[in-house]
Amino acid sequence: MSSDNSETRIRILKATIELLEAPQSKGVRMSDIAKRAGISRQALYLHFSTRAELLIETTFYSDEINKSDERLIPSRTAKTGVERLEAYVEAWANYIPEIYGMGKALMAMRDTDEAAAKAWDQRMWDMKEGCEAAINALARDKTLSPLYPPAHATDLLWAMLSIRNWEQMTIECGWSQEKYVKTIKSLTKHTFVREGKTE
Amino acid sequence: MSSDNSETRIRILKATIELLEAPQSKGVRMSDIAKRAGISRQALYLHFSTRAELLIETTFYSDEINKSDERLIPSRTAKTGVERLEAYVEAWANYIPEIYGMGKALMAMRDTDEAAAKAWDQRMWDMKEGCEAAINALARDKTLSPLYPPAHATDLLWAMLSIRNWEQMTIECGWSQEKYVKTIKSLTKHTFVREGKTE
DNA sequence: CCTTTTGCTTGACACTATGTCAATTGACAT
DNA sequence: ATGTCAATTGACATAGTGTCAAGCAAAAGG
Repeated sequence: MSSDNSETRIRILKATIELLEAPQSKGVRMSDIAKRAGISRQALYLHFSTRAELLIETTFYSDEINKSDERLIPSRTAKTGVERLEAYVEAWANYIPEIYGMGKALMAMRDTDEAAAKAWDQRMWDMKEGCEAAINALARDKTLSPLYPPAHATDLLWAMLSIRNWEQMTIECGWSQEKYVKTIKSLTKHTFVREGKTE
Repeated sequence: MSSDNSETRIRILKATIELLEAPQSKGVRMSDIAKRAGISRQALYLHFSTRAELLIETTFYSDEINKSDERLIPSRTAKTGVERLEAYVEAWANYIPEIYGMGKALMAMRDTDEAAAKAWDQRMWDMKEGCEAAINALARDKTLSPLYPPAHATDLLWAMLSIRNWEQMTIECGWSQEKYVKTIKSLTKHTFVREGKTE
């Protein structure tokens, strides 16, 4: 399965990432990936049984390369709830650009491929747990805004941090990544941290 | 063009809306639409040259039925900036469920169909003008939060009101439409209206 | 009443992309 | 030499969009 680390398999995964990360990446086809990996289209199926599986495995491989778990350490070790929220938002915000291409490809398959949809949902669900932990840390410190109960705040934070919002602000509105990070940090702080407790 | 109001054309448009609005609507095909309209698949092409064109025309037809312009009157006639923002957010929030199906179908074609993407972008751009007007009304009244310059606030409001956020909160998080409206109204007010000027 | 036009039907086909299969090749190991 | 493994090639199935030509039936118009 995903423990098969043959030469070619890695080459395919790398080729997939490169194509998905290309800015103009519209509908990456199996034949495109094969060409880039330097093998025949059919040979892809010797390693991945469907396009969806290939994309899913690619997300795992990308996590491995990016050491994505390490990014969350500052958030988990934060002392106060406010620090935790800030660290989490920053870590996630800077992670998005690296998984955006794959996310888009997987989301585009939602309608046609159940497995792809599930795989992506799973990741987003994991991310939501991070949101929940940050909100709970605020609640524990009694610094959570009284406007929203924790579960509600979690949903809202999750939505604010969605990849699609990142896409809209950076790609459609032309914001720089810095501007995005700065704004989303400010917005989440002002929305979820009780007034007067911001610092 | 869109002024051809033949019997069959209308039947096709209605069939398309019905299929797109169905909750389980996964990838509506030309043959599905034809069947529902009671004509042959090929006959669709006598009225609409491509699937993208059909979907685009369907959005126009849907606007006509929903009298979507009228929805914005309360927002345009609001006296204060705060009222205008509130009226606009409410009008748009309640409009989303009616165009969600078509939006999803058009967005799914982004990668493969340039025309579909453009048509949808145009609508979203129009909607952004409403955001801009609301923010400008706040700025004029000096009730805009000093945290964001107007252009910046416009982008942010636009993102907050995006259909994808609505989708995430209602469909994925299970919020009721009421809860969504209430929350988004509260969020936008607290974000964009200068503190102390909320009422 | 006959002819033309209009709107639709039917069947066939091109194209693109995914996925499958069988036969084959070339390298490397025993 | 023989077998095994990874990949190749060409052919084919399937799904969906879009095109084309031939035909048909009913309305329109002389």
